[in-house]
Amino acid sequence: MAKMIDVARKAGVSIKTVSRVLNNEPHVKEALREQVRAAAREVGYVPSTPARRLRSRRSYTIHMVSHSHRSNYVNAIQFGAMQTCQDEGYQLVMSLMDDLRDLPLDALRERFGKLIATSKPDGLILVPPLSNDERLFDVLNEFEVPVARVGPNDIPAAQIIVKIDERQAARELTAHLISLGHRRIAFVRGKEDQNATHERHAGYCDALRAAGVAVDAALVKPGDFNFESGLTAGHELLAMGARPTAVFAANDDMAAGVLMAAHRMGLEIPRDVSVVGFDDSEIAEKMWPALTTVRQPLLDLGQLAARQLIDAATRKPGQPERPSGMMEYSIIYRDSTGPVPA
Amino acid sequence: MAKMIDVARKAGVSIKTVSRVLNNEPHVKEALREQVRAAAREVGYVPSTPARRLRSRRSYTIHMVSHSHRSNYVNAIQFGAMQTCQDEGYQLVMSLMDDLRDLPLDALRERFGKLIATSKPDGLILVPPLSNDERLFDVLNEFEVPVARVGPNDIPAAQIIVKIDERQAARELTAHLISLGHRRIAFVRGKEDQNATHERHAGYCDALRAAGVAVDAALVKPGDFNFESGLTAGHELLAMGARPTAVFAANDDMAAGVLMAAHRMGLEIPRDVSVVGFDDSEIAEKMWPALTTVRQPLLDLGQLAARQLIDAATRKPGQPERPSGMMEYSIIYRDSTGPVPA
DNA sequence: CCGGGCTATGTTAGGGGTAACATTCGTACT
DNA sequence: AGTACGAATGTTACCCCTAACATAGCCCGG
Repeated sequence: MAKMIDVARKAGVSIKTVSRVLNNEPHVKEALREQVRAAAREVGYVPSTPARRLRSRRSYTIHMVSHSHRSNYVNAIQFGAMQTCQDEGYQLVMSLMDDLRDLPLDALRERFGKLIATSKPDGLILVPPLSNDERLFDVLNEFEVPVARVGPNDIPAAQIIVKIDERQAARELTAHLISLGHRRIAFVRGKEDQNATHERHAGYCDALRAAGVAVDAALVKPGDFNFESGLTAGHELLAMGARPTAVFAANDDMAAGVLMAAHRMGLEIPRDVSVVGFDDSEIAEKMWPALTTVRQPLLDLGQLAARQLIDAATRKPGQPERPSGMMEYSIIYRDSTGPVPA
Repeated sequence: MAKMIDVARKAGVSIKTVSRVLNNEPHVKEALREQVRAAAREVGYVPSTPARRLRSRRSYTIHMVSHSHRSNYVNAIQFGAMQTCQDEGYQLVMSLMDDLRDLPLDALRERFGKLIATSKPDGLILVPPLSNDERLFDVLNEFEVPVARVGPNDIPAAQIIVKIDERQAARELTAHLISLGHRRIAFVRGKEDQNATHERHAGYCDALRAAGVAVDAALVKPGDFNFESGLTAGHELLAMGARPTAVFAANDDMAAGVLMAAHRMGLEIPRDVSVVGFDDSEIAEKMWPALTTVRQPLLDLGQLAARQLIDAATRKPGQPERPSGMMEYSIIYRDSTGPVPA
């Protein structure tokens, strides 16, 4: 395995000149540069990542920390981040962190401390539900690691946040139902500790109020973003005396549950009841009927998160920070929504 | 940031003793061990990954190489691998490799060469479709990297393969349909370059033959493992004059397509036609009706792949290699299958 | 023609571990 | 008692690269 000294000898220069050329540093004449590059090619030189990591005190690594609960949402973000990392010569390392809610503060500090001290990541990508854990904010600030948070987020002055305007999207989706004539619109909430739940619910309320419809607490059911909770909420809602004519589930998995409940009760969709979800996850178009939902540009969110972190790690003191990213969403109209039944 | 020398001084021992204790090497008395561990705790010592990587010439990383097409299948394997890596103090690094089919051999060699030379992974996990690319076998052999392949696989003498007996599973699932009285059973194939397609189809044929049913080529449709191809195949099959009474799609996504086609044509499932899939992916239980399918222990496959690689990297010359893993599958009976229509 | 400020290149000292080799110590055997 | 040997501990030489500092050459003004 060729090393720098071999390249240096081959090119007849010092080892530092090789370093300068390979890292695109200034102060080397172009002719010499080319000579060094040729020598490197000739001896088949590949820089040793561990050595440069050790010396430069950077890891060329972005860590994405996720909950072990698998979701299409997180998976898509991951792929976006992978693309950017690959392009920039960074590695994307995946880490698991579970049960953080129940952990005392110093245990939390220790777990992240260990992660950060061992791996020295150049950046951390946090996805929901981790990304909106306020306690994490203080803990991570201590470690001086650039952090990118994906998803809706109340954390004050967090360094980097990439998200869409979920409240606005929920408002628009609800307005769509209203425009179809629906007035009794139910809502299935997600996990209470995730901002997404509150943002989406707030958008739902906004739209109702704007249309002069009172928010009926009986039509709002709890949920936890999983299929089963959608199934339960669906059964409850659709068995009500004055049944809602439309159901807005705070994500697609729960919407699938509502659909399942409707099918089991012999209701036809969208003839008897309309259903919408949120996320446009993989399953949305595979359901029967295909689901009207909000598409989040998840790949782009992941890409942007990684890009921002790499920027932050690379930025010279002079350069200013890029503004955080608010991305565009779109509403995908499919077959699960229709006019209100007569 | 405390280093070994600090721990050594604190404990009043040499730096090498610290190393021995921390790496669980022999030749240190228990009392001293505890003393060193206490010192390490006290000064807040965390080993520097880059340094140990440099010196030990191991990276403590496993790279999982995947196609950029997202699937629940790959995602689940990844999570399994993450768990094992986390437990063993390894990092799981995700890499993308696309369009390998079309790449000439030396370009292939160069891409992997660069990946391996820069990152020196202790192991490589390959998932379908990469895991059954025969060209990759020779290329990777040159680099002397332990490779674990997940999924069905014809590669001769590959070091590590973890999979289930897909042929046997497909046979069993088909036999289930036969036991329900079905005789006109259709099959939707997957991508032709993946072994899974051939294994699953072979199992389907086995079961039919065992029951004395001739394999009818008209009932076998091409597909590519994606939803759309299932939709197309479903439409074609269910529009046939002598319509099949059951459809076996080579994976769940295509089964979802078949279900969608059936719904659109006004057929009721399983009353008019039974449908089965393969993989028990996330969506299987969320479809209407919930899908009968083969559950692959994907988390376990991922865990085992990582475990085998770590074993291989850690193994002293004496120890023998663990046998490759053939894991247990199970058939999940849900609501998409029923007795043959009268 | 000398000193000062450039740029282009070189030299050296680690960065924090681990493997190989060296040493000391305790014990058992002759 | 002397020796041999294995276990417990220590010393040192790298692993390969980059930051910091050092030097050499050049141009320019005074």
